[in-house]
Amino acid sequence: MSREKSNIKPTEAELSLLNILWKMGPATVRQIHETVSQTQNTGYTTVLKILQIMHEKALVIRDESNRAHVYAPANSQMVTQSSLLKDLVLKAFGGSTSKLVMRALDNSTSKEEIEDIRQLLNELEQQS
Amino acid sequence: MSREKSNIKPTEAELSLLNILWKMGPATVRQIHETVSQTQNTGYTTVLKILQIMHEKALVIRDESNRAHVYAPANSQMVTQSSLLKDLVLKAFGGSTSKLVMRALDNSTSKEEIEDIRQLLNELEQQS
DNA sequence: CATCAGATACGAGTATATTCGTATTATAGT
DNA sequence: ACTATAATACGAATATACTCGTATCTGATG
Repeated sequence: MSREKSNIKPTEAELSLLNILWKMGPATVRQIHETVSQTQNTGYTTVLKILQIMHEKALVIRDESNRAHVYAPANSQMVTQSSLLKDLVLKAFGGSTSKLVMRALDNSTSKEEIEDIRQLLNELEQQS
Repeated sequence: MSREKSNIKPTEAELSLLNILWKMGPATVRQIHETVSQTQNTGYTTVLKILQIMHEKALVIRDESNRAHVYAPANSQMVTQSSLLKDLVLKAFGGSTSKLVMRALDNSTSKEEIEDIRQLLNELEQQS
């Protein structure tokens, strides 16, 4: 079983571009660069290069039918978030999701957030 | 405010050594390497070098009074876990801890884990 | 005090990530 | 078709992570 799909963990720079794509939807390098430029100081060709590398890694797909290629995430935000979480659970929490969750809640969580989570717990419990 | 304490994110190799130190307590390079060797194939000097770098980064402290230096984590496991979580929340969950928690719970959580977490929620709610 | 085992220090090679300048290619308007 | 514009492709420079071989140092023992 070689690596068919992109189970690859995106790097930090790659993840920041994915975040933009999930928010904007499919976009050209120019559009992505414009958005990036609002918060960072990154050259156009840098963004291009990272997208090309992401394409090699199958982290994004691209439509080459127009001259300006249109990039889109290969995986949903949900899938990627789950994958990153799984990785952190393994490497920093001994494989225990609940330990991670409890540590996350320890820190700083508002009352509304607590209610949201309680709600989710109820739903989860009914399912299983 | 320069970086006094080690708010530095440990790399993957560094984190794996920290995990060993949290479990074993303070240890020499030899002891650490023996433990590492049980699961990985890593040279002695590689472990040594990583520990030296971690010392430069202030991720570990070391007692040099004996010939074989004794290494110990600079930060508790709890603090490090929180720091890693905070980082992931920022980079992959738009700063929302509850989104992270809910995604983590989505995936795979047993009934006992759900109960543990509900318990914690109750305690948190009483505090605030 | 010479030697040897075992420890640290150092430096270099490899790999990956990030950055951007320059070259090349393609398209639209004249 | 020519040219200006704007896109991609490519290659190189820099930074960090990881790995390990070799050199150096230290201290215990004969």
